[in-house]
Amino acid sequence: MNMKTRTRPVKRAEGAPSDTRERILDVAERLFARRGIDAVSVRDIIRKAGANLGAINYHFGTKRKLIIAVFDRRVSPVTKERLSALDELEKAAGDGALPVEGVLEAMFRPAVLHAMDKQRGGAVFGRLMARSMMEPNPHLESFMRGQIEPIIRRFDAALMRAMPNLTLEDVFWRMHLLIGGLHQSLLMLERKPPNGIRLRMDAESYVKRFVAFAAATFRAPLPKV
Amino acid sequence: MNMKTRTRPVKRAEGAPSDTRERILDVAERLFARRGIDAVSVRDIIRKAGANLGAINYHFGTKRKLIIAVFDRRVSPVTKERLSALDELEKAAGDGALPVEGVLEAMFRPAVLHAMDKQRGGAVFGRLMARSMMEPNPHLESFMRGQIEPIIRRFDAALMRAMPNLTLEDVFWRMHLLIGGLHQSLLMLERKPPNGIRLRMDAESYVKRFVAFAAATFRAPLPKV
DNA sequence: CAGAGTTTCATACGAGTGTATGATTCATAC
DNA sequence: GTATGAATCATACACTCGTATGAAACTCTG
Repeated sequence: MNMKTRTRPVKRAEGAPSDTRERILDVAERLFARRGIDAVSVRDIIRKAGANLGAINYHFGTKRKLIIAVFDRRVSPVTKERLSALDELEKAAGDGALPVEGVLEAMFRPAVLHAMDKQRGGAVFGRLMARSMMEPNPHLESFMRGQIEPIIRRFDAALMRAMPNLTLEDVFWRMHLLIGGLHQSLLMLERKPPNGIRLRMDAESYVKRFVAFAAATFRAPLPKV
Repeated sequence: MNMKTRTRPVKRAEGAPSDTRERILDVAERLFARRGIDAVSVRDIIRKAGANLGAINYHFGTKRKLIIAVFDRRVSPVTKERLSALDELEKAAGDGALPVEGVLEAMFRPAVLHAMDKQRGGAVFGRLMARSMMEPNPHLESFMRGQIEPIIRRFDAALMRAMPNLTLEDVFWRMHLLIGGLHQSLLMLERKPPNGIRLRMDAESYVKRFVAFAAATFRAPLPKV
């Protein structure tokens, strides 16, 4: 019943990429992104991963835990990068002013880079992120809340410091607009656009573009509620 | 096999609101919005609607058709209102300039009003819309594409006319950012916000606020790709 | 080589799924 | 009052679902 304590001796040496566990995570991630979590059965996953049904039970215990594992692998690094980028920015600023663009870049650069990096799941991650906020799965939702809430809290504070004329409600609202916009645009990147529109660009340009957009959003004077 | 031709004689008089069919649609909508489409079984629906399993087959034929019916009931009116609002605006403008705010209002006012109108499903519609764009269900996706694409096409054209300095790519990209932001913010309206943030406001204020935000988005000079 | 521990495998179970069917009830029209 | 068609109902079918289990196959340690 307990087991699975990661005391696995050596086996597969160190950075062996093709463990069954890892293959399952990769396949599950791709399928979740494409079809949505509920529409993917554990049997779909193990079939594409060339594994056995028992492998799910053995490596993850239950489907719910597998889901969390899939998301955790991608989201946690982004969360860490965001926080450490903000840490650095605040240290550099000292008691002086905090640059809006800097804060927004700390927020959005990690997500965009991960979403456009083929090595780390690439566009799949974009879809996954976009969906994760909307997914009805209660366990996943609470996991995502746990990830995003500290982020939102710290960045809201930073943005209020950067733009002292905005209220917390202002910042909170605009922040969520931006997050929604980011997800939608990431989602769009891999769909073929209509007409003859060409949107493909490198990650760095995309970051610059989105941050400029985000800054404009924050500087825009909106009617009071 | 064919039947179901809406030649039902009189019965239930005219505007009888409590037809089984309508009750099923209402319940299905609420459950879809709360738990997601795949997580809701037809048995869940008929149980809450106080109907029989056969009613689904009789009124809708299949679950897929029921899903489309649920979405169609809410989305089609919004689509129509958007197009007619733009029609009017263009007629009023004649050969003159097209006001950016006007176009954006034609785009977003119908959605916001429906999403904040308790009579028409209220917040449920907001969640439904937000999810519908992300839902993996292929049939629903193609239905939604059919609804949104003519809209996007016409509004892109109108916005290019309103802002001649923007390219089609510019307009297309910003439009999608706004749609994502709208959905995310509608989704947010019914979650309890953290801290002590109060976001509740009347629909009209929300429209004004969002349109102002959208206009700022379109006026913002972004780095070229 | 022997042995222990990790990992895979085939298979089973019960519950829940969408859909189909044929009988039954009901309201209306003649 | 009876015939007609719409609407509701109980029930059945063939699958698929997540999870569990116990035996087999591995891989390394000593």
